[in-house]
Amino acid sequence: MLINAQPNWTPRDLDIFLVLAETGSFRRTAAQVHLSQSAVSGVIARLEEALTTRLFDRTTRSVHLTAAGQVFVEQARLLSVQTQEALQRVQHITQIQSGKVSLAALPSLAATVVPQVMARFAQQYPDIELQLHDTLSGPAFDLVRAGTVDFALTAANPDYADLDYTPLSADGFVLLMPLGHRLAKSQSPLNWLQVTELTHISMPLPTSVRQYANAAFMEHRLAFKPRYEVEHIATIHAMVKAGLGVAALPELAAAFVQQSGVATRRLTGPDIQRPLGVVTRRNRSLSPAAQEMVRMLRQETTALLP
Amino acid sequence: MLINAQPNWTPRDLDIFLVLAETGSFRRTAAQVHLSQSAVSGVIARLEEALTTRLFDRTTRSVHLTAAGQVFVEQARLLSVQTQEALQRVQHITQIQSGKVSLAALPSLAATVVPQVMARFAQQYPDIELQLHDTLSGPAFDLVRAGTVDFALTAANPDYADLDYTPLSADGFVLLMPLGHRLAKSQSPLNWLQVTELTHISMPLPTSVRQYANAAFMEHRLAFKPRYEVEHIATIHAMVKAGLGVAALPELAAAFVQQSGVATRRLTGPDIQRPLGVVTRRNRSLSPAAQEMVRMLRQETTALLP
DNA sequence: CACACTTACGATATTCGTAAGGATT
DNA sequence: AATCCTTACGAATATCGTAAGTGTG
Repeated sequence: MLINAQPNWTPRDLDIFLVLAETGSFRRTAAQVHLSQSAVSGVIARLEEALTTRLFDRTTRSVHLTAAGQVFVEQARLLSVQTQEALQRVQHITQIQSGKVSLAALPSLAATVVPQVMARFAQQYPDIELQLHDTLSGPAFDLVRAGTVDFALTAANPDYADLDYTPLSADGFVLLMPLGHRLAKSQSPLNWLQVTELTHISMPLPTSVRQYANAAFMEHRLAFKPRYEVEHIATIHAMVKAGLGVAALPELAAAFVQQSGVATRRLTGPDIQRPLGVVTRRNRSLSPAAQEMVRMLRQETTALLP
Repeated sequence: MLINAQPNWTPRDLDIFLVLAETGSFRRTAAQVHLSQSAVSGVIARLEEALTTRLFDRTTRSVHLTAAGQVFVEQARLLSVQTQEALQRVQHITQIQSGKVSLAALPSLAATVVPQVMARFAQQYPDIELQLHDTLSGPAFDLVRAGTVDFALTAANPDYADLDYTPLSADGFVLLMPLGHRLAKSQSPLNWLQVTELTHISMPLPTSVRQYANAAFMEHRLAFKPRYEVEHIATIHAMVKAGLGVAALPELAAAFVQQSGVATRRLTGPDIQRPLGVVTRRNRSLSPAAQEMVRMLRQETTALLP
């Protein structure tokens, strides 16, 4: 492909050349680069061979650049700088000081924990670009496959051959109620059977929130038929607060709204647990920045749970 | 001085890395760069060691760049281009396609042969910068010592320990006369004795033209006392043409004015020869461009002489 | 089980340092 | 004679290719 015959010098050789150009002495150069005099002589000889030109006029008394040598000094300086730059850029990436993290997350997470974590991440690593895709599981997997996102935050192991799943945590469900609600008087866990007759607000059928709520009702051979169906957690919160009904939500999603004007109680019997995990491309490493983001997500989601 | 530890990869290693990044296959890369598969594996392993980072995620089935690898691809491309650029620049210099030639020349030459040669040189090597210093011998040597000029064109071997002298040619003297002059009727050589009583126009005492004319008169125990003393050959020409007198000039200097309105005859007895040579710094190579300029000067000065 | 990369290992080539040689001041 | 670079040569190191090992699909 590249017909260009590349030379076989190393950046170190160029450095030695530059030192010699400055000192004008093989002996001093040798001392400076911790080599024998003859080794320096050899390095220069090989450079001159590669360029098929003398780089220095040398007698025992003096070492001076030739015209070609002067040109090569400029070039070697550029190459030396460029080499250091290359090393730095790679270091930067591995030390999470530059780069980009993009992830997909379920609506219930994208509206709650994820922004929280992203804010913390952005504060700690201000030069990392962040991207969040708010999608359901299905499209999220495609984004991972296509490499559009580094990883996806999902509720279930997709178990595809080309994707890896790493569990992060799991959260149970809570019931969100208006402050004055009759069930809001106690703090103890509720049984799902106690809430089947209430007016429910939930999310659309394809969402995991709705799927897991359905499953809980199914345990009691009941169908879950929410009165209201809205797409955003924030809307649910507002509606509950306004007294339009109650909502069965995963603990993590609820944690970010429960502080204002609503009450929550744990739901058990059955103790539905929504698993939370990270989906990545199989056999592909996450960038260090993405790894750090996953670490933060694990930390945050487990910290908020009992 | 440079505390920077430079890596020990070669431009060739970077090329192999780039090929692997493109092909995504060690096997195909090996074929393309004419190496064994294991050698390619080794090259990449060494690069990764130098960067202390994995550059590729590899299974037996796939080879993909990591985030660090993607960054390094950009850097390696820049380095590859920069390396080729360095090679080219040095080639350019050695092939006289770029660079600069600066020289010092005696007034009598700087006004005659030298511009002629410079014009020819400039036509053949349009990208070479040219500089001409019009000075007497003394200052010319200093310009050579200081490296301000590549070489000086002088009339005598300075015989300094730090300067080299290379003879180019030598030119005899001719008498320049108005066309109707009584001595202009013949073409045969004149004897210096035949011109001692004429009205002479010459150059100032420190010039080589004047020194050599003085020497010729001295051979006959006579003092050379020109009636007019001017600094420029062109002025001498104009004055001779106007009939104000005659001028004893070196053949080369005369050659560039004799075509219009004046006659010339060779001067012998004694046959004064002004040597012409190139003065350079001892133990310093001339740039290829300067060498070429010297070659042209030798060619031109010898071609014009018998 | 077929294919692709990694690792092991012996052969070759390169690089290094010591020491002798040659040139300049 | 002293100083500095080059060359010679043996030792250490690095690189390459063959071939066996390992993991993936």
